[in-house]
Amino acid sequence: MTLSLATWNINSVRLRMPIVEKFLDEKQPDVLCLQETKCQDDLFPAEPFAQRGYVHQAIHGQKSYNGVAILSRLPLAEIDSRDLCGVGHARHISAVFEAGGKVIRLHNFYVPAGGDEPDREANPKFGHKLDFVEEMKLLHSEAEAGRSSILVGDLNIAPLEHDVWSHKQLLKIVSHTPIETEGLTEAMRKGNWLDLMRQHTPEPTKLYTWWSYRSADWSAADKGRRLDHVWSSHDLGPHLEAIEILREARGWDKPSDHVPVMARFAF
DNA sequence: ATGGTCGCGCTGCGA
Repeated sequence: MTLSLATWNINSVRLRMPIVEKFLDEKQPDVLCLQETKCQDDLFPAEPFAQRGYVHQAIHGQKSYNGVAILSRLPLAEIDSRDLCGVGHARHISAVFEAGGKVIRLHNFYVPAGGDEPDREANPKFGHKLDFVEEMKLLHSEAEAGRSSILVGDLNIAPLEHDVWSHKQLLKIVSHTPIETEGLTEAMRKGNWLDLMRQHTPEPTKLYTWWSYRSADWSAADKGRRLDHVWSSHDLGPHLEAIEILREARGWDKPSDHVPVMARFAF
């Protein structure tokens, strides 16, 4: 049996429904995790997902900003959202499902972008980002006995040299500063998480999941960053069959600035 | 080259 799972920062789920439907019809993931849904739960477009078989829905939204959701063809249990940093932002949701004889805890995160200035004194949004990552260090992939874990989402940090178009030019740019990349690496190490995208495609191959809107020709310039991630507990590593970054989605009509990342497991 | 483009929801804020 197989499991396919996708993560996508959608930058407004309501505006993006035409391309979300196109993606689901073409790729048919079992589970889809969305970030930046930017809508309250009572305005979430639940029906088009349900019509495609995604009848199990865990949504945690807020007006205008943030918002995360898990849309699933597999039953979801123990749905839970955490308020990291205690500021009331909708940036996390988790649920438990079964696949391949395993019970899997799935975490879906939207880490704060952190503003422009990489200085926590001058820029409180950067401090919030660092504090958020600090809390993520407490999340262990083996936190629940007998259960596997998957952590996905827009983590807004490109941790490795080849996760950005120019390591040197981005060292002082928020998303690739040493304090952020070391923080994310430490969260991965402390929680004993596997970076499945890099297990499948090691460095020095460049991997990007985001290209700025502020670029005339995003594809030719190709100044991307790997901000979206798929992590798992170590027991799932041998079951990973493929990772696919759907680069073409950046060129679809009215695109998000992020593209879907898919992971396929075989059991 | 230090700009540029989005989305929300109606004014600037966040990305």
